[in-house]
Amino acid sequence: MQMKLENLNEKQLEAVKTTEGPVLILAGAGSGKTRVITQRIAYLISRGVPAYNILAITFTNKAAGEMRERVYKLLGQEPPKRVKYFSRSAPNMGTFHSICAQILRKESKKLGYKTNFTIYDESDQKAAVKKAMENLELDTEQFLPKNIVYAISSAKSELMSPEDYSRYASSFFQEIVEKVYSEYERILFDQGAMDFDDLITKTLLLFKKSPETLQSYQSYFKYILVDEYQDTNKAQYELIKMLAQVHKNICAVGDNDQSIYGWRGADFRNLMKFESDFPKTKVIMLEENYRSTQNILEAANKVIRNNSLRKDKNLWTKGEKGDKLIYFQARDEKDEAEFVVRKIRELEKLNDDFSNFVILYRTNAQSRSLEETFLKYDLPYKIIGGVRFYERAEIKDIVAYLRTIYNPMDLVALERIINMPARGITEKTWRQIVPLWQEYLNDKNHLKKNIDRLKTISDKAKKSLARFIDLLALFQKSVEDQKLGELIDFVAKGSGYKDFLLSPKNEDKKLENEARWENIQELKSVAEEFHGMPTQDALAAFLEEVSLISDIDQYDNGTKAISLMTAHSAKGLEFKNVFIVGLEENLFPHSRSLLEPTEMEEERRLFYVAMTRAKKRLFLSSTKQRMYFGSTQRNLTSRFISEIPENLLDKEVAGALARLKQKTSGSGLNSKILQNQKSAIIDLCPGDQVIHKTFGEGVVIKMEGSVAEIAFSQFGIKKIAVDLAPIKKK
DNA sequence: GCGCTTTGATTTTTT
DNA sequence: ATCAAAGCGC
Repeated sequence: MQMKLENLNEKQLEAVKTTEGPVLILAGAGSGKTRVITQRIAYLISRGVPAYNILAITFTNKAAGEMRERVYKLLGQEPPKRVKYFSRSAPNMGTFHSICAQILRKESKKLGYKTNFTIYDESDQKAAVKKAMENLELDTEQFLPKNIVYAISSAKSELMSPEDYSRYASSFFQEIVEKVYSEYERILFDQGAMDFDDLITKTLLLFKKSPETLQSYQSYFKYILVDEYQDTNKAQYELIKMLAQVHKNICAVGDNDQSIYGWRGADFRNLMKFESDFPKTKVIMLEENYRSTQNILEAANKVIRNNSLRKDKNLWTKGEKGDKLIYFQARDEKDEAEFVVRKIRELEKLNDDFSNFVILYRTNAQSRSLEETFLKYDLPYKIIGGVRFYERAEIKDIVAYLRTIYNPMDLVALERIINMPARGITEKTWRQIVPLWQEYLNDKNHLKKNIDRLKTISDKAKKSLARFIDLLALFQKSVEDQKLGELIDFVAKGSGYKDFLLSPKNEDKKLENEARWENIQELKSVAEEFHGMPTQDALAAFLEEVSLISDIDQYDNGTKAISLMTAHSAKGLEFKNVFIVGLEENLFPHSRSLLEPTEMEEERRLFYVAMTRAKKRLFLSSTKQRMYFGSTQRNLTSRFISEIPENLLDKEVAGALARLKQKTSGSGLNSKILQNQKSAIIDLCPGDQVIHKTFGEGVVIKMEGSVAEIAFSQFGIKKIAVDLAPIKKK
């Protein structure tokens, strides 16, 4: 097989060609990392390594898909179609979770799982935790299931079993977690379910329990590559160490400045530890940046240098200096959105079509004002993330039906659908049949008889239950002779869900329900992509994809629209023009990070990631006040702005002049134009930072006529007559 | 027992 | 401001 190694600098070429032994590639932002990884894989194949001996782990499924396409393009071949499990013809590419799910799909019997296991997402986990707490008679109000889910997940990613946890637990809350954790584990096992963390930890457990299994995968995955290594957690790290132990052909690629998933257990020190874990590691630094202009790069370098927990490196580019970064301070989030629109229109007129723009924000909630403004000016946009498709109630309902068909022990799914649409099975009834449900696997008729004998259930409910059991059996039977898409139709109709949505009794909800039905059709069309395999396999693969997919995976850069997404979602992407909005203290950096230096550094890395997405132009903005939770919040400008050298930044302050005109023409309510001693015009708004001769620094909270309420850092809140007081704007 | 209204929480980021 | 879970009347 032939391939050409194209456009590689010396370091990159070395990274591609060093195929044997441990390699650590420290790849700065925009250093051509993807090019290196794909060429490396293609190079291996071209040198005769069978594709299936290669395991490449990426951060998203989307990245894996793209990688696959690029590798085959380099090899001059068509990428293989959707492949079932580990195929002989293609390199294995996927996220940790999807790779592990595939291993477990084949091997879970060795761990004692009775049935096809189901993957629990966060809301399923919450339901299971709630159930565990009820079993233990713990108050779900005092200890929120959400927090316990988080604690359990952290424990799992640190490879702490319930027993380990009991040794570690010291606080009252942790003692509660300890109890819930073991009960939760029992519930999940009984229900044939695994949560996200289990996918990794159970694979590890499998390898520990069964050395032959480990051995077979070790010899299968002869060449291992892990992208975004700085975002691996302890469990993932152990897994990799185990798999690579024999051949030691392990290539880790990462950048500790881009570690932004510490909150979910990622530990960028794994990157630093690599060299000691794998002796004789070849370290290759990629520091030449091919993405951004000098100005953008320099600004980003200066910002990230404020972090103490890092290994210094020097990203550089041969590229042009480029425009200065632009910073705009807006009045509020509407004004901020208008600024974004204004800039996009200017640039769009020149040459850049809409796909060259991305707006990055810290929290999904910030997308709303942007969305409204884009609608107002009729600009095409797409929001990545936010309310996810697979989290919509109707989708979860239909998926819950499929899950129950696939694994009838999945009680979280069963509970969701047993009375949806309403069929007269109440909470009380449900509680009583749960202990009997196990019999479903052995003998459905026995289950029915036992239910029939229960005295505490009404005849109506009994009949309803019997009908439901028959319905489920009918669905299961149809897996044998229907395609997955047809099955979804059959389920929607047979369960009464379709009628429930489309029956005309809900006249005012008609449109909403029709949209829901459309979503189900959309789900069906996704399912149809799996028609190449037997329905039982298709069902498994489909459910797996549904539970592991993220929204960025669906991001399609083909359509010409402005992208809106969180800074987290933007990792790995690049755009000609990048806007980072909401650069305010409490928002970006987020309020929850203010007290913890390590978290503050993670915020800074996140900002660094956001900045380095930009190829040509970078726009930064903040607001003086914004609506948050229905009330007005006033924040200081983000510290990150002040970390950018002045000479790289063009400041566009929200037109004091424009406001001056507005306010003097009679409409000024919250603002006062005045003259201070130096007879400079100051225009004070809530959010402005001021300096008072006596009280020092402060922030304007409220304006009433010429009286300002100012919060001083040293002296608390004072009311000040602004036209008399010795005060000036900072 | 069902479906609607009210309440209460909720928002950092996601596999 | 918005959305999901709990309460209340039919």
